[in-house]
Amino acid sequence: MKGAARARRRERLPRDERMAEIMVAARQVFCSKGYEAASTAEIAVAAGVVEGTLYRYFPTKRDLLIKVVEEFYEAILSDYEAQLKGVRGTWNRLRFMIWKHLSVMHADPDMCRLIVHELRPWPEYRRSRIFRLNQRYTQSTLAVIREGIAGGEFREDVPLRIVRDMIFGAAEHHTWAHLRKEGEFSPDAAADAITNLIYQGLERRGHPARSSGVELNRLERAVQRLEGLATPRRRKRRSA
Amino acid sequence: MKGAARARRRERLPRDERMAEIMVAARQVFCSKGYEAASTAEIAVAAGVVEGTLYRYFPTKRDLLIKVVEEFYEAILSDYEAQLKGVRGTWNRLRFMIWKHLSVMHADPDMCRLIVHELRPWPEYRRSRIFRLNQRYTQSTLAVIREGIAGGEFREDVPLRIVRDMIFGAAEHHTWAHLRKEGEFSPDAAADAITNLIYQGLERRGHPARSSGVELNRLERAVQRLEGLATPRRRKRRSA
DNA sequence: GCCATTTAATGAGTGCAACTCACTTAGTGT
DNA sequence: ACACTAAGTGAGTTGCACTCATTAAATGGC
Repeated sequence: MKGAARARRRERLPRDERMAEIMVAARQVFCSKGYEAASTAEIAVAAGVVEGTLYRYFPTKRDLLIKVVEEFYEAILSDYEAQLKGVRGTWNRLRFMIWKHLSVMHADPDMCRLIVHELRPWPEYRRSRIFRLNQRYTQSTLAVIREGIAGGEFREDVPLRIVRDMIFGAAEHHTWAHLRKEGEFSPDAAADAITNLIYQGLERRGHPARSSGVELNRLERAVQRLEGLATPRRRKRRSA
Repeated sequence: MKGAARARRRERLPRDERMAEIMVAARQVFCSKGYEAASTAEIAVAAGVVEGTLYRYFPTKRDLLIKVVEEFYEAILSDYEAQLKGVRGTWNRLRFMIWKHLSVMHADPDMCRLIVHELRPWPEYRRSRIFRLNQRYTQSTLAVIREGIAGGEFREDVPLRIVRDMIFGAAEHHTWAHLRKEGEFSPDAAADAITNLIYQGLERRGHPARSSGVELNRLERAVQRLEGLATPRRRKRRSA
């Protein structure tokens, strides 16, 4: 009894390392085939272990996906709040958040598809860490709107929940085709359009002086011209 | 050999009738348990047939769901366009469409959940009838926006696709908890809020004179930011 | 009314994929 | 060297979507 059958490596790793290896393999397979089409057998092979081993670390295939997504999500959000602190002004802050959100979806459509189309509809979603992380995330959007209200830029009767739903709903619908690899979109252009629509939608109307006019028009055009010039590629921060 | 085992009814129906009966039963089961948890065995029992019979009418379980949803969707949309014709004015027409959409989700959360959370993420969705029905549906929303532009109520540079994504995205996010039976919402209140936000967001701004300080301020800042980004470095791409 | 033909309906399979568990053996501390 | 711990195994089991050879209810020609 030997030959090919006996060729298995059988090297043993500490719990954390093996777990990490499985998660890397699982992410790979989930991303390339989607949740349903990814079989535990395939993930096991990719991880260099046998199927039963997966179940020593993750109670179910679903839990495995959840863990993989949690890891991804935490990495995304880790520096998010810090970055937001560096942006001033309601419009800019709003725009940054929307842009950031769209950019993640643009950069990692596979993982985002897993979150949005596979994991989120599950019943256990609301009990998962991802749900809570996401709440914190959308909360900061509302905080920006509240600042806008407090500062007098926005109306006082803004329906906060609806605004949040609009921003994230718009982002989701807009990126939908891209997540399925059936289309493209520009995070920059979309962020501008969404931000402007929301901003104008919330703006306090007929204040002291009436809005707009020649001056505004001129600036709006300048913005548009510059927006076109600013290549999406370049994101370097200008040193003070 | 007889008794209970021989008690089967075995009555034969014409194709259409049997198909209809199966679809009624399937809808019932799908709605109450969700797609995954609904087993073909259970649907068969509910329809008063044996499992194999299902497969004489529907090639797969997925196809069965698709047919069930198509039937529902067509019923919903059948009189929709006619009703819309009876509403006058951009704001009213917009409001009617959003309200109608939300009302359907409110009235039939189970079916809507099947569409939004289960069926739509599937790869075959874009080839299904539902996709095309949905397109026609969202098209009519855009038509209303275009009327608004043509009539001078809305700005000319409205990003149509984004507006559509915002309306339907907002509706979807807003109804999300309700579809999962984890929350409630008011179609009327939500329709008002969304319509107003969109309407104000698209509105053509004051022709009159002076600009508001806030708006100017925002634009001035945007211009400054963009001036920084648009460095002289980049010229148009050289044609090959 | 009787048989031939058609086809609705059956139900005992098949195959595949998630998940289990009694066992094996690589590492470790003494 | 030796016992002990726990990582890893792989041959199951289970459950479900789906198949197919067979049965028999309706239909129609004579």
